[in-house]
Amino acid sequence: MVKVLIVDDHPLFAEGIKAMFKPEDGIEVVAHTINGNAIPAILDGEKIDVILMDIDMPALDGIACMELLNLKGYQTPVLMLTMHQSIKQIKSALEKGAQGYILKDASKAELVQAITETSNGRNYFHHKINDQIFNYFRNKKPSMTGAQVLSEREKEIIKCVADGLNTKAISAKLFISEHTVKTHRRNIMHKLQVKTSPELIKLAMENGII
Amino acid sequence: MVKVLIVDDHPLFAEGIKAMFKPEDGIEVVAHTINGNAIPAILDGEKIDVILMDIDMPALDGIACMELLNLKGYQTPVLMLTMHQSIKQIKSALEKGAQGYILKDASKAELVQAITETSNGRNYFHHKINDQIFNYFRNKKPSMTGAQVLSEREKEIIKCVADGLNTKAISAKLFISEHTVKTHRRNIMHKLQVKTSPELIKLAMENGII
DNA sequence: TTGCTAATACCTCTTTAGTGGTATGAAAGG
DNA sequence: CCTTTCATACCACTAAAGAGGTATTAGCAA
Repeated sequence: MVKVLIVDDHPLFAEGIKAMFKPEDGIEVVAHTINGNAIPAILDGEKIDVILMDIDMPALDGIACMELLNLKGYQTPVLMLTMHQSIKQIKSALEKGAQGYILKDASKAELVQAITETSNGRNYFHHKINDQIFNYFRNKKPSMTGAQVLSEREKEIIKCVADGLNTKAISAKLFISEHTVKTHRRNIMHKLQVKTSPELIKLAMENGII
Repeated sequence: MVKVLIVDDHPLFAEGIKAMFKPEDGIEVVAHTINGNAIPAILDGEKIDVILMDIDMPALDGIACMELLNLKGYQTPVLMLTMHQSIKQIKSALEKGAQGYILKDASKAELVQAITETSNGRNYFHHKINDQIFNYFRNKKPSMTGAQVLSEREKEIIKCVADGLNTKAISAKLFISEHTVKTHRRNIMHKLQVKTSPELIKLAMENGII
C-alpha cells in the first residue's frame, strides 16, 4: 500500500482525492496539510511514500515546498499536481527534483499510475506535459527562465506598469529618475525577450511575478 | 438522498467529489459530464436534485450552461463551483439564476451544507463570496462588470495585444484597417476604464478574458 | 585586485499609443 | 420603424514608449 501525503490548499480537493482511492488501487492517503511548513513534521512522524503536491498555493507554493524539502534533506518522491501546463512551473519543478508532474484534469487511472510510478522511484510525466517540454526545447524561448534573473527592483517596476502607471508616475512613486525607470523597463523587456509592455504583463502574470 | 449531477471538466475532481460522499451525508452523485450540452439529456433521463457546476470550463463554461438550462426551461437548482472569487463570475451566476455559489477551497462540510440548502430551494453563498458581494456593492467599481459588455471582436483584439502585437500587426492579422484596431482599442480601454494597455492586460487576465 | 551586476542617470531619435473627433453599413431588438 | 450595438474607417494631434547609445556608483564574489 503506497502511503500518500497530500499538500493542497483546497480541502475539498484533498478530501475528494482521499475518498477516491479504493483498497484495490494500492494507494492510501495517510495525511493532508495545507501548510508546506508542516511537511517535515509529517514526514518525521510517519512513513510517507509519495508526496502529492499542489503547485498553486497561496503562501508557500509547491516549488518553495520542494526547496524546503531539499534543504532539509528529505528524499521522499514528490508528484506535482497543477491546473496549468506552465513551462515555468514544469521547469522549476524539474529543477527542484520533482519525480513527476500531473495535471488536475487527469483521470483517476492516470493519477493512480502516476503515484505508483513515482513511489517506485521512476519519473512520471503526464502526456500533455511531455508536449509542453517538447515545445519548450524546440522553441528554446527563454520565456520565464528570465524571471529568475529579474532583480527585485525590476519586479517592482513591472508591478507598477501592470497597475497602469507610466514611466513618469513610476519614477515619482519610487523616487527615482524617469531615465532610470526607462532603463529598467528596457532591461526587463530585453531579459524577458518581449517587445511590448502588454506582452510583458501577460508573461509576468502567467509566471507569478505579479 | 439528494441526487447530484456534476458538471466539471476535471475528471479527477469529479471522481473525487463523488467518492467523498458517504451514505450518511444524504448526498449521492448520480451523474457526471464534462460537456454542458449533455446536461439536458441527463436531466431528462433521471431525477436530479442539484447540479454542481464548475464555472471554469474550456468550451461551454458554467455561465453558458446556465443560459442553456434557462433557455430550455429547466428548473433544477444549480450550485456554482469555482476556484476564483471573481465578482464578474459571481454576478453572472446570480443573473443567470444560480441557487448557490461555493469555492473550491471550501471544506467537505460546507459543500454538504451547500448542496443540502440548494436542494431544498434555498440559496447558499460561501462566506467568502458574501464578502466579495459586499465589497462590490460598496466600491461599485465597474472593474470587470465591463467584461460582459465586451464584444467578441474586442476580446480578440485584447488577446492580440497580450501577445505583443501592435496596432499595425493586429490590423494585418485580422485583415482590418489600423484605424479600426485603434477604435477597438480605444473602446476597450474606455469600457474597462483603464488608461494603459499593460493595465488592460492585467485586468483581462485577472478576469479570465485571456 | 579584478570582474560582474544592480541601480542609478543622461542624451537623441523614431515609432507607437492614446485622445479628440466623425461616419457608415449591417445586424439585432424593441 | 426606429434605436442600439458592432465593426468598420478616417483625420489630426499629443504623449509615451521603445531603441540606440554612454556612464557612475556601490556591492559582491572569484
